[in-house]
Amino acid sequence: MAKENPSLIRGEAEKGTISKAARGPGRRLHGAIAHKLGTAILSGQYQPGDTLSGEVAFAEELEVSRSAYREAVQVLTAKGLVESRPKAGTRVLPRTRWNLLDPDVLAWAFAGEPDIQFVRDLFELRAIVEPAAARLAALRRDKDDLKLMKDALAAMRRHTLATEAGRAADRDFHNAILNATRNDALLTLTASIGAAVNWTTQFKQRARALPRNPIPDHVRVYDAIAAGDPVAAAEAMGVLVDLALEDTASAMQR
Amino acid sequence: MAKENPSLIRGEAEKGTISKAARGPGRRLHGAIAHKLGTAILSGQYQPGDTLSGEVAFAEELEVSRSAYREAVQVLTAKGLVESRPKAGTRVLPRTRWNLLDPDVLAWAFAGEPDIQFVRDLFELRAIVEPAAARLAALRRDKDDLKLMKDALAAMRRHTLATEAGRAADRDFHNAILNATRNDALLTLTASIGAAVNWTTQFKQRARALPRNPIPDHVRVYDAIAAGDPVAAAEAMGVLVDLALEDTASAMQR
DNA sequence: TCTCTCAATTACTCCGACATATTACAGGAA
DNA sequence: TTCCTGTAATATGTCGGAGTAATTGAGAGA
Repeated sequence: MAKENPSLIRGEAEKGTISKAARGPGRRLHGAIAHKLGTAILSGQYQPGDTLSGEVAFAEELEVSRSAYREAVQVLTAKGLVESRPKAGTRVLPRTRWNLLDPDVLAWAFAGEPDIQFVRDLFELRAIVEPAAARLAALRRDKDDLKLMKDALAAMRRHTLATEAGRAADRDFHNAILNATRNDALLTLTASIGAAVNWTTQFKQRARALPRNPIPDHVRVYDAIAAGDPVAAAEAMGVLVDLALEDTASAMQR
Repeated sequence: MAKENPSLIRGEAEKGTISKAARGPGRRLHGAIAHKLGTAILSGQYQPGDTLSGEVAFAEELEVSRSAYREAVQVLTAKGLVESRPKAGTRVLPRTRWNLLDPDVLAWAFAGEPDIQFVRDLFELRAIVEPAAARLAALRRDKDDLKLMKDALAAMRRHTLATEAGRAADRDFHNAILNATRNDALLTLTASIGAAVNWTTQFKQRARALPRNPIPDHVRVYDAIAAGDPVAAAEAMGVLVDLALEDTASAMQR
């Protein structure tokens, strides 16, 4: 019967196509297609087990060549979202196969209204990893690491978290801690999570002005790391993450 | 007919090509290319900042079409290994941009002789995450979860870790714990790490027969989770990971 | 010395054809 | 009927070429 997906075709007239003007300059076409399909899958528009229309049909629907469509599908395949087999078509894989920690997948997940349960999962993971990272940083940091943290902290004070510069300083602070752990795996993991968590900043600010001054909490973390006290560093970071979760959760519930 | 590769690479002449017989059935050609390039990058054969030869040149070198080569590059791009820009070519990105926790990237990293430091990083991350997972599992498990763990444990007893069935049971046991945490992010993360860690099993067995009976340690974890004791569960799992690290480290040092 | 323009190089996109693998169905044997 | 086997249909996979767009680097001009 319906050989075409209604939500893609019928909704708005031109919504299904990818206008060449819509994608910013520098963004490749297949990247835009992958983004479109990725967000569609992450938002549940296509559900696990669903099989996409054939390559030719879908490429015509989007008004792009088969090559561009295929390259986009390869990206999704690389991230574990779909699987393509001859004669069977390309199907959406079960959620357990998705690389949920891939930066792009996270970005797609937060492109629309993110699943609250998933946000809670991410914060839970962050609450596990970041205190441990602070603990390792307290043991392994050198003077350069401390200087980077101190500078970031000062920048956070100057600008507040309400400004982009302030949020950048916040990211710098956390990145400095991660660098001090000397652990690449930890670095890539928390970089992804941190970026995703920063997407939720928009929800916080949408809800209300930031209620609390985050500087003292950050200073406590810095002091513990500078003192080389792993237990205190982990604890202080735990407080930081818990408060962030609290803020975000209350902001999303409205 | 077509000019043979004149002087591009020292070493074997045909080494650069991907023989159609070499790749197993069911494996696509672009997948094989991605694997080849991925392992080459992970092994340091191409280093960050290096720029690959142009599409046409490289595709001819490998004796594949540009389509297949391009789709392979899209996969690598999706995993953050390379970046392609017109006129500039495709360059290998700095290591900090790589998605080191991607299952494929991990597999490529362990295809050759893995970097010892990276293995230590992974075990460190595992030592952080798995005890926390056990703690959550102790709080949230239900009867079905416990049954799965018990069955896996029994299977581990029947077959030993020397057999493939035994190792599968080991994975089932850990997966059952992860499922009990009800946290998808945690699940995908530790699934990746666990798989990578299992690659190191070959190193252990290459070194010597398994010296220690791992069953009692697993039983302790199970008992704590079954009793709903989060602290004991985390501690028992910590012991398990530490011992695994010890074994692997001593095996890799030879 | 600096800025601006232009051209060359490279990836990007499109097209049309053929090859291959896998599924599904039909037919035959137990 | 039930199960197995062979065959055909179909969608993905692979191929080669042509044309477009964009970035960079060099050269001209101020």
